[in-house]
Amino acid sequence: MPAITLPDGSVRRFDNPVSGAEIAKSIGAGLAKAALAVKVDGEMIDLVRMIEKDARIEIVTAKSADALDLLRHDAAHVLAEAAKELYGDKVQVTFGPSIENGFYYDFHRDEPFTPEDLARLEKRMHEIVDRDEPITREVWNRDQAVKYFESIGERFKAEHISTIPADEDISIYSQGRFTDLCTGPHLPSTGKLGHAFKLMKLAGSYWRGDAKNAQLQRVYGTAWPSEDQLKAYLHQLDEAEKRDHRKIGKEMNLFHLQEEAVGSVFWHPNGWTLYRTLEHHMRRRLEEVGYVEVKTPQLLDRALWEASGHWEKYRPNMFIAQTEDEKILALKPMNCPGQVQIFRQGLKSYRDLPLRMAEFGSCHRYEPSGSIHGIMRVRAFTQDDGHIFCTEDQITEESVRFCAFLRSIYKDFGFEDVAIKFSDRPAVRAGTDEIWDKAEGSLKAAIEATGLPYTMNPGEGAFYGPKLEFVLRDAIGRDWQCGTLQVDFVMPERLDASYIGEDGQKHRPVMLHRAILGSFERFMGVLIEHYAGRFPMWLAPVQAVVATVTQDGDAYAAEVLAELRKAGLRAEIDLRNEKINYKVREHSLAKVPALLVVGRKEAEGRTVALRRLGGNAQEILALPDVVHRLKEEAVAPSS
RNA sequence: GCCGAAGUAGCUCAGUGGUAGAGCAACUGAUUCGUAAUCAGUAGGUCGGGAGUUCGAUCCUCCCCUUCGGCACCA
Repeated sequence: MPAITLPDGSVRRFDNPVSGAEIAKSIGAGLAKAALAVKVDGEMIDLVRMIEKDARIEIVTAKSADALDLLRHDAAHVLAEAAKELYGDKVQVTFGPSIENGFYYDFHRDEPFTPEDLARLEKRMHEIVDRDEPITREVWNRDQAVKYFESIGERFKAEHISTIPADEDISIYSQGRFTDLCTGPHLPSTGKLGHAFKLMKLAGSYWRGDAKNAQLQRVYGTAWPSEDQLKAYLHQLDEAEKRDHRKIGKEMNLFHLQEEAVGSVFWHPNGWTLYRTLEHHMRRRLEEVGYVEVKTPQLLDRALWEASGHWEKYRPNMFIAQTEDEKILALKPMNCPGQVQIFRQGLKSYRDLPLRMAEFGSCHRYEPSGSIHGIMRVRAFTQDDGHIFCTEDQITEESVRFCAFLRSIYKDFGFEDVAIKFSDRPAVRAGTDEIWDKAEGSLKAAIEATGLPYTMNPGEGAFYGPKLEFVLRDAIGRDWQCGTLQVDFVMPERLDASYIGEDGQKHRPVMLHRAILGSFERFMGVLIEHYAGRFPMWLAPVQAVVATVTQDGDAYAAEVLAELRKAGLRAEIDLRNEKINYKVREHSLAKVPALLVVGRKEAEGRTVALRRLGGNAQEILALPDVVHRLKEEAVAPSS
């Protein structure tokens, strides 16, 4: 005799176990029709499943936030059904979950899917939705299920059943002629999916996400409750594509990449100006919070990497240089062993701690070819690296200070929304369990002390210590992992770093590895996409262009340029024999924040017609006022 | 690294088993013009690299390189 509590707090009593569908019907015919699933004490289940005990329930409709997952998961199933109908035994199904913005399905098939297959699959999916096939659920006996899936040649499904915990039901869903192992829940029928979906692309993947396993073919799709939402999403994709840093990098002449230096960036004057501005800003901010800057060697003897543990774990990903004397050197993939060498020079006292050592460290890593992406993932990059050598007692305070500093830097670029992930010990690691207990414990205490929310990211720590990962959200809602803070008891031990304590004895310092931007290359890519190339004045490679209407203005324009440059602004002049329309268009496309138009009128009145990027209004200002205003705006943010 | 797709002028792209085309950019000339493309002319390519099939390959086949979309990896 379940008592069902509805979201408004009212309670309905039923004489017998009752299904979500029945409850919805008892509330109203409209709701019964709109119902997609039911949430029972927070867990979403199928409408037809019986609720036997007292529960707090919620009917899920297309309007519910949870409906999206349901919809997309069903879209994946409809895709699988379509694939089985079209290709029969030639294709085997595996998994097809709902993901952010859509879904995918991993198939095994000897022949590759083609773009034409994608069109055929999508067409068949629409037909399946129109058929409005009921989706039913059964619980099967485990052995029977294995036999069934083996008999129809679905060996991945059969294999999967053996990994399902013994106390879990083997639930089987059917729609039309398609029967599948799945935990559910699902919509009541395929018609409820609607037609607001689209297959997007083909890709490769691996069975169970492991590169050692069979290669699968993944079909990606997107699905939404309404056509309008689908359209809006596709539009958003277009917008994101326009921001692609590779495209903007080319358009704005910031950098280029070429075959002879795969994974290394050729910075052009504009891009390098931006880079230096960023570096200068970081250097200034680091000084404010008490860092000293160092520079460590590019090439270091193999022995040092063996001592640090990198050689054992990362040898295949390091660039090696060999010389006539047969010494083997490695291009540094990290800066920490080098910085420890600086720490080790001379005796350090507890009075020297915490020692905050920063380095814009150029590193090389032989990244897998398939992972390289624009300037975001490269083989030669510069970290805004730093290591804080401190005592165990100082870990918390230094971590809290670092988190505040990091957030303040992100704010300089308009990133206010920062998520934090806590990554603990990985399976393969250096150091004893006691050391890891201590390291994780102190990092946890530190993050708790900041009061900032964080989520756990189990097993993803560095081999020498646990870490916090800082993920920022850009202007169009995309997440980028950039900063990191790692607690390391291992490296000081391995590389024999020590200080003299108050007691006159030698002690091991703790190292906090930390980065804010991550790498300059990647962060510049993020900035380009975040700002869509329309950098704020303080970052813009060219801050202002003086453009003349006719030659009458040339002499005065030169004066304006000189004033701007005297004020420290990065300004250019455009005296070409072109129409002002042409110049406006060109400098707008080049995303120059300020365009100063001067013609006869301005020359006579010693004024400037200021046009800001993104607007089409002009403002006539006296020359000193324009210079003053732009100069103010070009000041880098400070804490 | 794995699966799939692509590579043609500086850029964006079209095209064909008979040694290539457009627009923009560049260059030359004309135009001196008031806020997102003035007009005309000229020049520009070993069609990613190598091998093969063919009388003949940019096109067909194979190998390699690079890029793109994912996967895997990311100290």
